[in-house]
Amino acid sequence: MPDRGEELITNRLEKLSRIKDMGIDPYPISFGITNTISQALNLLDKNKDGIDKDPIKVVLAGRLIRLRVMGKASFLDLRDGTGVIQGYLRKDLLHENYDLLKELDLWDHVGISGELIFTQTGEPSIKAENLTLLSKSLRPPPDKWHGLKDVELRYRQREIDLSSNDDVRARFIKRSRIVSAIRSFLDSRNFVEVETPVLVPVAAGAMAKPFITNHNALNRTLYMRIATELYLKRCIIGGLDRVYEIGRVFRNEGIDLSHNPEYTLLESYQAYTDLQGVMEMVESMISIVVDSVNGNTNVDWNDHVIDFSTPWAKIRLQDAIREFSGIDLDEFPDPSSLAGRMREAGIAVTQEVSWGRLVDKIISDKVEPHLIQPTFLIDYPAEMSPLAKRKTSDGNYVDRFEAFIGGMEIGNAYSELNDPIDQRIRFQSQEELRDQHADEDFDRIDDAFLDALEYGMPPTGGLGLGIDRLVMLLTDQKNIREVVLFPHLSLSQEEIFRFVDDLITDNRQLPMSTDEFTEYIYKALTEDLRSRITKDEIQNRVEQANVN
RNA sequence: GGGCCGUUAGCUCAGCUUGGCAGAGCACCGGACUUUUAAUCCGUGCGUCCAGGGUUCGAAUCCCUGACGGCCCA
Repeated sequence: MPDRGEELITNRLEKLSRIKDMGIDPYPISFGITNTISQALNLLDKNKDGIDKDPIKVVLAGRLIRLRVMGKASFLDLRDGTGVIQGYLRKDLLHENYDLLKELDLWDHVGISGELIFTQTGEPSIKAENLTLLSKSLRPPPDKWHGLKDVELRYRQREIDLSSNDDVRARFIKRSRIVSAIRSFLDSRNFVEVETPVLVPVAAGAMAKPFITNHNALNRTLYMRIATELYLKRCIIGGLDRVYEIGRVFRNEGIDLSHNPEYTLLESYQAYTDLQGVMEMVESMISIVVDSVNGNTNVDWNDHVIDFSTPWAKIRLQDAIREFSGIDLDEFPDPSSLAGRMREAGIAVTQEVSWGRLVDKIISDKVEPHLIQPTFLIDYPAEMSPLAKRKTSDGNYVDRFEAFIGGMEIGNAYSELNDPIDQRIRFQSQEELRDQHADEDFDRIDDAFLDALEYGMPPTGGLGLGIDRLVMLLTDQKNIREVVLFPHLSLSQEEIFRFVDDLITDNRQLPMSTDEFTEYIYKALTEDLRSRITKDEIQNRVEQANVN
């Protein structure tokens, strides 16, 4: 017996076949429209008062989202990427073309040619003279009023989410506008947009675990980039004085509300400037971007109003830590004393970790949550910042800021280290830290970069800016998955069952008892899959397969 | 890593406290309808109640384990 979902699809397939019998191509190659729906609505609106003006004839197309069929006159709502318009269809105008109506379903795409009119109730409409099927939809859409609510389905089948939830579609359009505004700002400052390798021999330029892959022809292990920093600096060394890249970076780490394993990072590098210059640029860029996509620089976010107008607050990191945690970093220069002081302050410190990681922990636990309004923390410890130039006043600290908004780290910038000898030392000390703290992530030595640096890099200000998080702030979202079109999720139970069922079907002719066969299937699964299904469940599916 | 919540028809959700034939709306199917707009009216059909195990005469409901997702904490 078919389930309900299959029956709904069958209904649509039967209509498809009747449509073909009528001699109609349900998936025609092309259809010429004269206007978008919003253009049509504007035309009609401008003509509102003109009583004796000529009729406006247009050809429109879109997805059928609502359908009100009556015996001899019907209404439907048509939506394209720009808006929704009502179609008014009369049998006495359409004749046999009207019969197509009963073979249509919600989410079919149709084209309508006709005259733009207001109905008796004042609804802007297109009075159809011709109705054309442009694409038959075979699967039932979600509830036309409530849309798709199930969060998991929304992420796994974003196309349904986009089509049935207007706010979701609007959010991703806004994301695109934000990225465009950033590009246009940087272009106006004479930056050159470049593209550097995603597959890299060394995953350097940040402290993160990389994804590992393999190039067959080169017979070589490659990594997915964790940052674009070192290649962009090589562009600076080569004389591209202002470069940026907006691209995906990949970090093989956990997923939470503000972390997706692949995310979009803007990195920019500008020769002959320093941290101060970058700070000015970031304030200016983000406030201009916010103003251009939002209309002003105040944004509602998570029960706060964030004011992006310049200038932003600037606080020394040590001062911020002292203010929010009561800890004075200068008094605790080594990991064990700092860890002890942190425990007093109620920060859970489990094992022996590096000093830099401890400072990072204080920031994320005690400082970050308070930084709702745009704030630069400046002057970071050198240990946490192997690519930044040391401060002339204190060599233990570097010329670096991190920008925080909405309690999240948004950006990270340095006066870039261009002393090749110091850079080599700083990379080596990262390697030493890695030896001492095996489970932590440190930066890696990139010899090609070090060689490049020895040719001479001008004084440079560099920036990394998390685009996804910026979009979260400007679209009032707390979950990064709401601003990433296709976020990563675990295998669903359905996918696991389907995989196991396929395995059973492929091997069912093997001469074994049910118990042996269950054991065989279990052993054939990867460790990853074994942890998600029990032997009982497998046996059940084996028995079911035997019955059928 | 810990805690809490959710998973029932294609979709949105009741039902679970107190175990006793599996429910509603939308969508679908049949009929009526020439200005409707979440169209309306009449009628029909639709289920692996997330999975596995247990308790029970009997489990969507109670117990245990697990998966996925959400939220909170570390």
